[in-house]
Amino acid sequence: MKNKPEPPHCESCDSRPKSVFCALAGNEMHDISSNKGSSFYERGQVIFHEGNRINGIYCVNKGKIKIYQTGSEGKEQIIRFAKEGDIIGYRALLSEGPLSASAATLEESIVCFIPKSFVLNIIQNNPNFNFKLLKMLSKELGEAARIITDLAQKPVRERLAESLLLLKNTFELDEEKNIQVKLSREELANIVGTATESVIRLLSEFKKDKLIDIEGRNIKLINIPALTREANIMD
Amino acid sequence: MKNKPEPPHCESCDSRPKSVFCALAGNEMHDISSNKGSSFYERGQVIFHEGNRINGIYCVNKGKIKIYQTGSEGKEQIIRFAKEGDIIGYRALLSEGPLSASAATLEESIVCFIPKSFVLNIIQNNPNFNFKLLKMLSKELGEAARIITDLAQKPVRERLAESLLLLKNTFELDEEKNIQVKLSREELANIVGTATESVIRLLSEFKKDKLIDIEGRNIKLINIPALTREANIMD
DNA sequence: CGTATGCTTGAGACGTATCAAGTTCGGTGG
DNA sequence: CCACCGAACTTGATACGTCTCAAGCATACG
Repeated sequence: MKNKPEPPHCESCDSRPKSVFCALAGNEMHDISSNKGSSFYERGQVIFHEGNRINGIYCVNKGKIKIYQTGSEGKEQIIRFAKEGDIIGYRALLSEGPLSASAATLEESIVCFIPKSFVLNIIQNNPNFNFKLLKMLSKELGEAARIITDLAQKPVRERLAESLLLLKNTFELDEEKNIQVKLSREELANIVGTATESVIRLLSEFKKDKLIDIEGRNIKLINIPALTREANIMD
Repeated sequence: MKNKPEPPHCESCDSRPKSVFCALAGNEMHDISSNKGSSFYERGQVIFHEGNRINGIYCVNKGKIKIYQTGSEGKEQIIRFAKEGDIIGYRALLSEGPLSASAATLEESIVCFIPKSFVLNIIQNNPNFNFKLLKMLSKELGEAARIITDLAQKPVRERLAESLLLLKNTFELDEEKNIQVKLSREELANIVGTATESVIRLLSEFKKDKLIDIEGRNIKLINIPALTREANIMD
């Protein structure tokens, strides 16, 4: 974690319009912009660690991040992802407890840190921001519930298909239908909740069935309707 | 769902001090009290159903409730519980989408309904209430993350032990250490995320090992430290 | 060029689901 | 109050999915 000489300004941040901070007033934004910190991370670096306490929230200026918990046997479970414009670490700040998850970068990233007092100040004075936060938490809670049901009831094959579609929705596809994030087989397994070997076997089955194409960590979704069927998603 | 002749008043509601509504001002509370509805439910009745839209939130005056989703094969997955003082249905209200889960009573219950406009009004005008909501959602989100990791990584045996402890924390034990909620074996299975038969087999193992005692739907936790060990809970 | 790390494949073991058949329990009506 | 019926519960046998372990292979890196 090296501090960049020039932290990005919130005023000119490309991510801001997409984030909860779009609700900020000019002076509020300026306030944050001049009081935040900013750090550069390489791929695989840990931003914060489960169990620790933090005094603020992080805002992703650039890059892709995984949020994960460590299970009792030391195995990593990826809970969700964050990308440009997303904030992370707010759960611990709001509940005033220790961090319930860790965060690490999936690629080179720039992440800003906003001290607690500024966040709380905005929460108390800007109902609009406040409401945006509530909405965001609600949305995540709904997603978490769906994940719980899937983990409890779906076989690994369906969960893997569903995870690929989740990655597509989160990180988009490029012109050639490649998922715009590079994950190791182990990381994929840690989303799906299975063993690395199972991911490998099922990925090559999907490839054989012409649902996807694989080149190293590059995954191309060539038949999304069929993949959706494979995922057994309800409506 | 029959409407009771005398809806309980918020002012004298036993549950209020325990709920998010403890943050309400006198006039706000009176406002809600005179505009809410109230219904009586017998055991097993559905309060609201996944996919529907509701225009308000429910507040549990008395009773015990399960919140559950239906998986793609029609199997029920219990996500969480609600009891006296808890509110339910707020996720859908805040995210302005359809309900992501259903709610049904586990015993005779009285549930109040507060129309959307009143809730939103308080959210916008009472920062204290607002912050309480944020805290509540954050707490739930943390719990959901833990459940996700457990479902993905722990064997059924550990999950069942953990679920029993969760029920203890949610509904308390009576003087004889009985869990204060009566669930069918199938409902237990739908918390743990397993088959009914597996729950039955494991419960009798726990009984044989003197961790619990069972009499029908009554479960007595006689050795909580050992049960905690069985659950393989980290710290 | 060698070494470490991630990836792949196969064989086997294990946990859990499923199916089938009883048994008990709880409620209803005679 | 008892007999009956259906639902919930229990137990056993079996099948299947997935994990684990082990070994070989590809790839990246110093």
